[in-house]
Amino acid sequence: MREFMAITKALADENRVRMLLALRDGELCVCQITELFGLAPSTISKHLSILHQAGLAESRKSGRWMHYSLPGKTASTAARQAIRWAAEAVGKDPRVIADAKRLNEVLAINPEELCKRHCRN
Amino acid sequence: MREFMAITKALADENRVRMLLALRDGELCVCQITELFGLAPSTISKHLSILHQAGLAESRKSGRWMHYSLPGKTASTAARQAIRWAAEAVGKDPRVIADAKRLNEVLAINPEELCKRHCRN
DNA sequence: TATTCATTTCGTTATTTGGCGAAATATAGA
DNA sequence: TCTATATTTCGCCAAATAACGAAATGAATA
Repeated sequence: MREFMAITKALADENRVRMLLALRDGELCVCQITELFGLAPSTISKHLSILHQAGLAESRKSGRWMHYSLPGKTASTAARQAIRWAAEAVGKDPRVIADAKRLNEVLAINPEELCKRHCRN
Repeated sequence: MREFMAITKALADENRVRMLLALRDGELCVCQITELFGLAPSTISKHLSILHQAGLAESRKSGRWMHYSLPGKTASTAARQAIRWAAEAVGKDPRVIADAKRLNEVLAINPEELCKRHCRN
């Protein structure tokens, strides 16, 4: 029950659902997600932490960068089902599609350039 | 997206998840659910309304009683998947099993007797 | 019609949650 | 070691939410 509630609470925020779907095509670092959603880095970090604690995202530290991705084999059954359900239910949502489009632009930017943008603020 | 978020928000409260699962074996009236969970009738009513608005429960009025049940063919794909997922993920949870056990006791009580209990307060 | 009563709606209160910026942490590089 | 910097943690505020009781609603019955 505890795990299930962690997952449903994690999915109960639209920004987190959008972030989860943004991870479908591969791992992203915090600054890329920050650029994509236009929220404060601390806010993004909190959201990703919630997704992570619910088992809906994996994290990988590489130097100063933290990369988040969808969980692989480590994922619990409940988490896998939740991710599949979310992708099926809102994968075609206009906002999610717009996110995917914008993500391509973000991915074209040098990550180091991105990070500087946010740290300047 | 709107429907999906309504469902995830509805599932983000443990009491509502337990109520949803309590409906698995057939419809229940508000006073039966009130007896089962020990919350105020107005609180129960609100929770059931949230489940209903998310498409996770149907309601049927019969005289003064309001019966809630899992949705039948009217259910959307997202709602059906959510209910199946919830049942699979927490169907064996100790608290849910205890609820089911207690529900049997509640079902053995005359519904009119039950309603009187709560309206006396 | 008037009353009873199951349920819902409304108003209030306490708690939780999402957001931000500042400070802390941790890692790469000078 | 010292600095720069990507991320996280912390403290705060505003908005959302769960709970209750009181009042309103609507349907059966006297």
